[in-house]
Amino acid sequence: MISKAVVEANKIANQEGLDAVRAILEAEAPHLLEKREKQKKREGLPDLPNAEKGNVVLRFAPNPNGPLSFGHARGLTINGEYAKLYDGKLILRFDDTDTVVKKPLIEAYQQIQDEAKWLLGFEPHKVVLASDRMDHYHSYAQKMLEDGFGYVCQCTGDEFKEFRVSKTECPHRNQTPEENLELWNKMRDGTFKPGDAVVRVKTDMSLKNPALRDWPALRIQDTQTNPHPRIEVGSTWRVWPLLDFQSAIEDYLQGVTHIIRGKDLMDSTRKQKLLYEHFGWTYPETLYWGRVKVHEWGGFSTSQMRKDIESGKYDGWDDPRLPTISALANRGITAEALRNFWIELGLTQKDISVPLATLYSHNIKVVDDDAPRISFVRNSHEIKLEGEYPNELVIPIHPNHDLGDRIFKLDDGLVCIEKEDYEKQILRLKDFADVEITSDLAKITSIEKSDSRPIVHWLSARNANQGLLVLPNEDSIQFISGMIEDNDYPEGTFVQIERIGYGKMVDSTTILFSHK
RNA sequence: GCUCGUGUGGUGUAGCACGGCCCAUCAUUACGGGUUUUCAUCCCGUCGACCCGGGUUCGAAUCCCGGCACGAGCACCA
Repeated sequence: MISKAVVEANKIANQEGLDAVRAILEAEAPHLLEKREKQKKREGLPDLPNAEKGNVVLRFAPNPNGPLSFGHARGLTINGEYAKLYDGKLILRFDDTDTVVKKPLIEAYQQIQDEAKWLLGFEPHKVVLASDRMDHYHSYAQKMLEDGFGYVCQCTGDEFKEFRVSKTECPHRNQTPEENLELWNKMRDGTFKPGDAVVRVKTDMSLKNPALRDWPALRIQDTQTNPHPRIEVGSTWRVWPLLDFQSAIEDYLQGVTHIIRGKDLMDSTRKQKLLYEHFGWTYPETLYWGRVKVHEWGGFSTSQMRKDIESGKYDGWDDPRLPTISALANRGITAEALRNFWIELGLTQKDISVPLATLYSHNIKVVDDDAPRISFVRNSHEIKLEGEYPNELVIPIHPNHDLGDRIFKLDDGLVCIEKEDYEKQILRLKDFADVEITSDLAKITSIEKSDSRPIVHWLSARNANQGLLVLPNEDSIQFISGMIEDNDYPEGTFVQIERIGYGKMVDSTTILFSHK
């Protein structure tokens, strides 16, 4: 019955188009058309769930143990973009609560703020330093002990691990609030040393997910030998919150409405939700992204980069071989390209691996219209012109946009071309003349383009200087010498190197190669 | 081991909550062509995918079940 009707409907659709079917339906059963139109192609980022325009608070929370890296740019871009989309607020929060394993780098606080502004195109609406907020974390920890949903645990890590695996409660779990408060004071006054005790959140030791069982919220750090690098904090505190606790409390205090983070933090969400239940708070909406690898890059960790910079393997955080924001910016990748790149990847929870070519193509779109053309002759070979030709040439700086002219002086008749082109012998010097080369003489056979011989870039010797093209590779940096066109581009100008690619002027004779 | 998550062309991504104009979108890469006095830009075209196996249904990328693969968490790191 149904199949018959469907077959018939499909037949009508095929013969007369879908509108015919729609018309029939409208006449006979209009309610069937109520069904929502299928979602069409989506532009940009998906809608934020439960988001009210003007009432959205987001945060980006890096550890300032180094400047921002490529991956951080995702967090900044996505959170920042949503803040813009919803007229919301973006908080930049420094999660600087580890003074031992991931010690903050004092310069990073300012650098990260500068980089954030550069990337976002606006300044975060608020900056919060976790290390300034210690009294809040302590008072909530104390409340947790007073209200009996936290306890001071004196198990060693290994001991507790056994309890966690066997789903049994540890002996400290049933201490009274008074006992816990007493132990808490011993943590704070220095009676206990690092490792002697931690504060745990009481969840349930029989929870299916082992990661959630009575998770640790605060621990002791020896801030005498490892003071916090901010002098105003220094050795003031012994008891420091762990990320899950600190972040949970701070999100509550700041009124964060949406958390967008990596999916490696999914269990953090679950832990924090349990804590929020204890406090009677409502947890923010949470979204996740998956892991991103870049084909061309291996694994870089902030701490490893830091070591390699200190040992001299890299010149600094902006060494062009490094996957940091400053290195990318240094190589001429624009903030807009970086943002577009991350927005295109969107918010999927898939673990992906992307080629840098994708980022470069975004960059070209942003940059090509304004990139002056410049000639760089690798493996330069000098030849002498023979025949009739003008004294100088006026060539536009950009072929499609008016960026002014460059002038090639030809009075001495000496020009440089690449060795590789020299060997082709029959050439057209771009914007100039057809030549035939025998030994080191280039005979001009025509000023007008006369055939389809190869067109090559070249320089008049009078307008050329000894130059360097710097090519960062994975591990090394390659220096290609050659002749570079006379120019007065300021340092940092992004140029298109004719027939070679794009790069950035380091000084008037050095170009840092960016990408093809 | 336990727990959680993810599988759409070479690489990303849309579509999946509510099955049907989906023989599957867009971008990128590669290749080919056009414009261009750059191997650039721009334009056009071609190749190319629903993890596997069952099930439900007239109809499954979309729903259900079972595999498989990959990733992450189980830190006194963030």
